[in-house]
Amino acid sequence: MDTVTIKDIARLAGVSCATVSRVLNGTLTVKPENREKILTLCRQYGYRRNLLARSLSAGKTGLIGCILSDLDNPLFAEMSLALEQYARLHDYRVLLCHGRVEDNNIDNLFDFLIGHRVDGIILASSSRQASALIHQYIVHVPIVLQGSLNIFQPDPDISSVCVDSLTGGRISAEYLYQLGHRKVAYLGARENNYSHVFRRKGFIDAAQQLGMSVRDISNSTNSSTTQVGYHLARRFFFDPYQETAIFAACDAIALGVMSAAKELHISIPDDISLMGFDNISYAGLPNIRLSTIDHQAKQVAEAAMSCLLTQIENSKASVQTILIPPVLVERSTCQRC
Amino acid sequence: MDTVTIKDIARLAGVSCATVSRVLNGTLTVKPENREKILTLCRQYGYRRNLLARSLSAGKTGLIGCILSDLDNPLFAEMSLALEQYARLHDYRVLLCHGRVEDNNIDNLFDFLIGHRVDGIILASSSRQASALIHQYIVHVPIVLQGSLNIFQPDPDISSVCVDSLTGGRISAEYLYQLGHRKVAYLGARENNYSHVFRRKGFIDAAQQLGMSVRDISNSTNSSTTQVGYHLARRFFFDPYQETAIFAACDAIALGVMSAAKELHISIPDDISLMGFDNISYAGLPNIRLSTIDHQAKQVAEAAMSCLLTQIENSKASVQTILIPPVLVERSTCQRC
DNA sequence: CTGTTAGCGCCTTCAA
DNA sequence: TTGAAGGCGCTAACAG
Repeated sequence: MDTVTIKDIARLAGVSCATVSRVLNGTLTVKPENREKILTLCRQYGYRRNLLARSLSAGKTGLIGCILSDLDNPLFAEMSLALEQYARLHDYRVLLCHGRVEDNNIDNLFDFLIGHRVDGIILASSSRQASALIHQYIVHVPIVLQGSLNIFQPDPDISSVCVDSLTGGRISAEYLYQLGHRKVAYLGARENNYSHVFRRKGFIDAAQQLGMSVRDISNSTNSSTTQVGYHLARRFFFDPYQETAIFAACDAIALGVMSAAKELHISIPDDISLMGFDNISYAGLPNIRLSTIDHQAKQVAEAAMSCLLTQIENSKASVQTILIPPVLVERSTCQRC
Repeated sequence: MDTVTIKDIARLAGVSCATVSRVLNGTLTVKPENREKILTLCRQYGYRRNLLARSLSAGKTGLIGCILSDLDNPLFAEMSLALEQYARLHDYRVLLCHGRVEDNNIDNLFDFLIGHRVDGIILASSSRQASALIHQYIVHVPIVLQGSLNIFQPDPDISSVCVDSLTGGRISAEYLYQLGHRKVAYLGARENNYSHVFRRKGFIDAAQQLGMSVRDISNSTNSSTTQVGYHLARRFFFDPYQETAIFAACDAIALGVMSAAKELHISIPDDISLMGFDNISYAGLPNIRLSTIDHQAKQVAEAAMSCLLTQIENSKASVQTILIPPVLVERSTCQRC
């Protein structure tokens, strides 16, 4: 492919590269006549700056690497959109990457991003391993965690932004209590996932305070898919149970619960109520109408990006831990009992 | 942030940059002793190659730009995953970008990608404007369209990969015919979208051949969301209708139809049957169970990427037009009538 | 097996 | 207002 460089344009215009560079960068000290000539030439020859060379020389790329674990989860799709839009507003571009902290090739991804000299990285994860990973790379590039750290043992070196899981759990407990539920189950927490763990803690603490009993059914796999929810729920429904409501660790899990219930002719909410967490777009679909807790994905993403950008632009900006309050979404899967 | 370069390593190891470069690139002609020393030093100092410099010097980046219009559509999420995995298998990395052909800042995106010297671009779109856009940029970088061109007036310069919409439409018509439907509606085609238009054509041609009547309800907005489907369906249901089945231009539209039907107490499939197109993950959800035509997203994505990579590696590779056969997915929204 | 040199395309002093 | 020169970090060709 033809590749016209700044040198070509300079030659064509009868000036030096420096002058071309000046008009490209909007430096005003160029004779208008030359400026026009150069601009025309650029258009005419389809010249476009080599951003690699530019970044190399400038020492910055204007690129933010965003690592998301599951683009097929609508929650992450929503987040990626918000991250991108916010970044563009501030003249950064986003490099969207699939990748989960537990992958054994996650190092490749960081190497790629750092190798490309991204100006910063957003890591969307609530895995327990996230903080170790961040420590490993934060000496090379600013990183903000979009997800939960261990809030009871805060890490003084890592900035993070997350929905407030503790509060979310409490809201859910209070809502179910108020509907008359006294025996409930928390289904699907992965021990490795701080968000799950804190949602559960918030839920259980509040429940016990209100005098509700909570049965804890955790998820020993390493993913939170509808499939997993389905299997956990089947096992739950298989034995006799007295719980009148289930709080699922996330909406995907809740969808699996619905699936299992339907198969076993258990009606939701007539036979048992169900709450999710996240408010993914699936949840609002006709015939689903899952009651849930909104993750505030857009706000979380914007806060995370904003936090990262200040770190980039002011390297001694202080470490922050931001919690965004979640919001109850009442739909049709919870009933008075 | 500390940035250790090849020069630092060279100095530390007491060799020249060339030697360091050699071990980094696996050139074997380096004294094992030096190789070890260098490798250790690299690890020790957390050295990582500057990929900008490398690409600049090499004249290639190993990057593929992928432009998708809707990452929140599960279909595109699926495609993006497949694109990425296939590319990685062949030692390329993917730059995932949101962007639709109709956006007035789509040029920015191409400029960004070309400026970063991606080795190729996949444009996922079926818009009528796509081919003009591609013509504008294909002089700078190989581009493959993942989506439909005007198949009746093939463009000799553009390679494209797409699910076979004509066949998909026909399959749908035959399926509905075989279930006894004789009056059907095609709902939601956007005139600007070749996929929609050809799905419709395949559907209508086959239907007429079978002696079915088809009512065409097109979508005059510029997006195919559940919202839009909802509104189109409300209008459809508002007046008396004799159709016993609806074929929606895509699953998202179909979901909107379900939503409207539910609201109006019209039962699907008891009162009217419904078919979608795409088989997005929503479609298989419990309580949705939409009958549809599978888009073969993974195959399409892999074929598109494969086609692009051959163009990149062999600049005189011939232009290709690949059609992937779609597959009927029977679920619960179509009934014998 | 290794060092020197030149160059990838751009930007930024420094002089003029 | 402009040009020359040097450098960003890496690779490749050519000597040795």
